[in-house]
Amino acid sequence: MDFKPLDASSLCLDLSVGPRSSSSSPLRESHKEETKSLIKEEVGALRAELNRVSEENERLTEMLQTMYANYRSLQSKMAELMTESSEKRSVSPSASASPVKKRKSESLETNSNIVADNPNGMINFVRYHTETTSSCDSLKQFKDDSRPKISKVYVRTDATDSSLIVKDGYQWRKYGQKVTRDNPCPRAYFRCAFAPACQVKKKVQRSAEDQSILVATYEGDHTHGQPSRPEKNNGTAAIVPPTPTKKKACRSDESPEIQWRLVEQMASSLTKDPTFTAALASAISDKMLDHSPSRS
DNA sequence: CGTGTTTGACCAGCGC
DNA sequence: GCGCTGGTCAAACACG
Repeated sequence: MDFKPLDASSLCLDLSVGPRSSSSSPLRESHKEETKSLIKEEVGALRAELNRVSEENERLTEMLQTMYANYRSLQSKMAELMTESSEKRSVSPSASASPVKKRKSESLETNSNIVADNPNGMINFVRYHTETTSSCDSLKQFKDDSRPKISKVYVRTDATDSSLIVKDGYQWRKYGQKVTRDNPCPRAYFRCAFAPACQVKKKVQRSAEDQSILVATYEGDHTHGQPSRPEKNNGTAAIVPPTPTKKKACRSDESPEIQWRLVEQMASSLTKDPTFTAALASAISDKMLDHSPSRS
């Protein structure tokens, strides 16, 4: 994304005020001069403010670019680690599948998606590792491919909505619900209903910390294609399907163009958001009023 | 009547 | 072995 700083010099203001009359009395002339100087002052203040905002804009742009650079370097490091771990696995057969007890598998979740639906219905998601207490731990996670792949999806929904429905384009059949010890909200259990042979399971539970967030945990691979695209946010939820990706937890393979496009999408979603633009406009006008000469 | 959901019962893993 | 807990089953129920 290219945050072009605003150019104050490009700002054109029509300084003409009031009706243009050819008649001019000494009194009127002095009043005119007074108004002109007032407006000049105001324009000066506005230009100064605009310059300040432009500088801030530049600073923020730089910050964003630095952040993006850091993000990219972290991504490449992660990719390196993943390659190393897969190489190690291929060397040492001892790391191969060993039956893991059912409950232990839960604490070894591999990757997750954060999904946040914004008011525009745009879906933003970030893939990350949940249980990355140490790099060793995360490496261990990738070593064991015997377990069904597990991914987590966080979906922001209406906190008052008690349904545990996560619309991800797949058909699910609910087969159980349970209240768990660590969370007062019940956990719902779903199986993929699209194909009888498909063994994918999904658990959906509200987050204990923030009940407006639904946590959907997917287990296993779909043995069929996606029957329909995920629905846009209609007030309940919108998610990205798990599309389990072995050893591809980072998206370093994506081109910078795609990365920029994502950032652009986020920015455009912000600017399209009436709440955001209204808040921005009011903040700017407040600033301007603060700097402008007192008006009665 | 068929299909999907609800919910109490049951089973198995785990820690003590 | 026992109790706790998460996961699953299946009968009952609701709905179109």
